[in-house]
Amino acid sequence: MSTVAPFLSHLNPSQRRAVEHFCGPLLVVAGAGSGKTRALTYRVANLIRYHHVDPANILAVTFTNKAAKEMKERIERLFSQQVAEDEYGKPLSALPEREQVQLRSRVYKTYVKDLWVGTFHALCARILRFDIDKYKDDRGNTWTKQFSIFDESDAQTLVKSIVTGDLNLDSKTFEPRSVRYAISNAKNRGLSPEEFQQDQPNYRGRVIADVYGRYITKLAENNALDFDDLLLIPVRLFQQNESILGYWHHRFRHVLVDEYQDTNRTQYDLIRLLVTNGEPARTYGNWNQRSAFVVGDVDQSIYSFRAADFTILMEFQHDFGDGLDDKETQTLVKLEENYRSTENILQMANALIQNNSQRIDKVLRPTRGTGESIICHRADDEIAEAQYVVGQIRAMEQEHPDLNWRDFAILYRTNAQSRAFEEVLVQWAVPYSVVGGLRFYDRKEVKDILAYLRMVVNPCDTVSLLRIINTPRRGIGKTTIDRLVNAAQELNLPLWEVLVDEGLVKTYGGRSARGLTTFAQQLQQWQAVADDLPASALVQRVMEESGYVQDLISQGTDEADDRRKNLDELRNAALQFEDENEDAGLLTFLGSASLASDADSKDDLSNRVSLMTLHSSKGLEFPVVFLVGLEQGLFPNYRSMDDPAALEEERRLCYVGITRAQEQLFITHANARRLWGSREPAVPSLFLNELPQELVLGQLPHAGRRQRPPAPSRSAASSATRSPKTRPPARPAAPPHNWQVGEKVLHRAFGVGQITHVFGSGDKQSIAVRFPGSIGQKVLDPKLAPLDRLP
DNA sequence: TGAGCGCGGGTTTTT
DNA sequence: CCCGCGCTCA
Repeated sequence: MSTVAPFLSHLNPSQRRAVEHFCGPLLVVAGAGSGKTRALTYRVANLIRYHHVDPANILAVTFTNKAAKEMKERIERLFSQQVAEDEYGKPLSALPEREQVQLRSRVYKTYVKDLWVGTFHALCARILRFDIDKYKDDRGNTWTKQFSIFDESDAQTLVKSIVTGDLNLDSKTFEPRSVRYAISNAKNRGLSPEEFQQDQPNYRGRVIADVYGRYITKLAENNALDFDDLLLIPVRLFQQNESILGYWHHRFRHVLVDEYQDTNRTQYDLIRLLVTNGEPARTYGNWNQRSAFVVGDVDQSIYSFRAADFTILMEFQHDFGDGLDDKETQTLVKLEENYRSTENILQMANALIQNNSQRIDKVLRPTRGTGESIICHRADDEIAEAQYVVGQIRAMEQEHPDLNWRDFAILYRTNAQSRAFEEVLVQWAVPYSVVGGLRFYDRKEVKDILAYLRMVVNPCDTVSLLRIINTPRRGIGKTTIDRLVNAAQELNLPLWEVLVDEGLVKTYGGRSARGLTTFAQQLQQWQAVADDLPASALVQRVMEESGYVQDLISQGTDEADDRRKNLDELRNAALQFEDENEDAGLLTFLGSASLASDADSKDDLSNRVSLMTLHSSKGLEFPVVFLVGLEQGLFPNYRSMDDPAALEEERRLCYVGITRAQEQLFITHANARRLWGSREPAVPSLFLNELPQELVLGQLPHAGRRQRPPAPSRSAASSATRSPKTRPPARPAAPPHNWQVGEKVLHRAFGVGQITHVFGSGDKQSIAVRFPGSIGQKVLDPKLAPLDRLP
């Protein structure tokens, strides 16, 4: 037991350094396909097995629920093999079936069950189920453990009710989506409504600040949290309550974070608080029996739109680490050997990413053969592109007996692009599955039933109540609902309290009073039994007793039939959840439903071609990858083209796509593309110019280098009035300047800002500048950005 | 109170 | 081109 665990022998020296790391901070810079998941998994196993760390003292943060599940499974497998060898002297597979099952279940209980592995959101939700009742925000709002988690559409519904209902404003000028986005941004920057308002010079900004304040109050009235709160509230709670922080700090002695390049400030704050018990990171020295182990790759940072900030990773060495340079440091390991892709694919990836200025110096070193050339294909339009891709897939599948449908992936920039591919795949009867798009839990019928369940757990959840009060129809119309809502407002009660008060219902309910009372009684019955029934049983009862299923049956359409099947799926999901989780109450089931993504529910077992966005493809690999739609304005997306930092993110996205491929990579683009019905000419992506021709079979296009994309134009009129835009005259070469942190600069678009970071040097230099208000931090290339120095 | 129709807007990526 | 919302009419 105290010998080095044999599984360490499968590792290369760098991986081994990472895996054997015990106490203190460590940054693992892990290139694509370098075995970082393996390093994480093995390290957890090594901590438990070799260093005798209690699994309950380990916290591992993953980027998706699926990754969390996989990590737990891998750890279980690893231990099962070990234990089989230790106790029986033979591999697990050599044991009788029954003993295998017993052994695995024992391993699960001993080593895996008490580990905390999950996404930031899932872990925070779990912490809050313990401690949220001890939290009070600065306006005195409180929540209970039964809180609902509002997804993006719930949050927008709330925003909309504030804009159109409370403030009586036009929901077109104040689109719920963009208002919600602004609020989310403010939250992610840690601004209260008051602080946010100070930054807002104009009417619109002040209105948004007003909505923001009301939004917080309404969330609290609903006993609900949005995705941002899930992260923010633990941070604030830890800051205001030493003993709670102390508990979790003590509990999680070993903190591991995957995809560290995609953490945002709040997530960083959370990690720092947990690791240092609130002390500053730089001076923290008490690493006895404690570690912070983060893994990431700046080149794969693709979530800045969600406030992710890869400078957090770049600062790790100064922050937690010893800050020494790469040769001497003890707090940095680089994994550069790539085990996934052929050399040609890696060379292509390396060549592309070298065009970025903000990086940690790193290459992908091949360990496999040269492989096939990359194939570049130009199609006439998006239909021809799809036909080409599907044709290739069919041909390859026929020719190579070892290639299955599941070995192919089609990766695109935007979800909308899937359509053409789906049509052609259907035409040729090729099985496929689209990852992303509409989540299972976002289907109307599923959301409806979940709303019932949320009301059972958390009766203050008025957003859910309003969703189901007349679904299925029970004769409760808009006027009635308005009267009830007004009554609730005047009495300063949750809507639910009005509904269960028979006197009030008689006063305000009018002709619908009867329906209302029955509805309220039904909910109360479920509430009474909720604690004694498993989630699946409650799903079943609600589906039937609410009349929802009956309503679908009486509709008798194919669509209603589909919906009914989806509800059966929902019950199955609850059953499966009960199987997989110890504490599978209704509360935790609802939590997992709110935080599930579409990718989580996909089974890898089915043999299908995968279609997904580049974002969804992160962390996956496929023998054959089709990277499609490489056109200016589409990829890189037109919204990124004016901002050098955003363009670099698009390039990283392309890099992620390329590095998904193991054996063969296809890159396609079209001459023209249908956009909302009209056919628009397309220009090849500038990324195509950055790829080395010698690796490519077929001619890389040369156009596009200096062209702006055709801006997506809604009408002929707008495209006619669009001035033939020429590029701004090249700026005269500015004298080289040694930028300093703290310097003030004037940007033509963003105004005055202050430099917060300087990256790289000489030609490859870039700077991070913080601008006031909603602009926030921008990373700029001083050679390109319209910048002037200010004294 | 509910059904049907017409208009207008949307496509960047997601926990 | 497709979907959702809001308006109008029965």
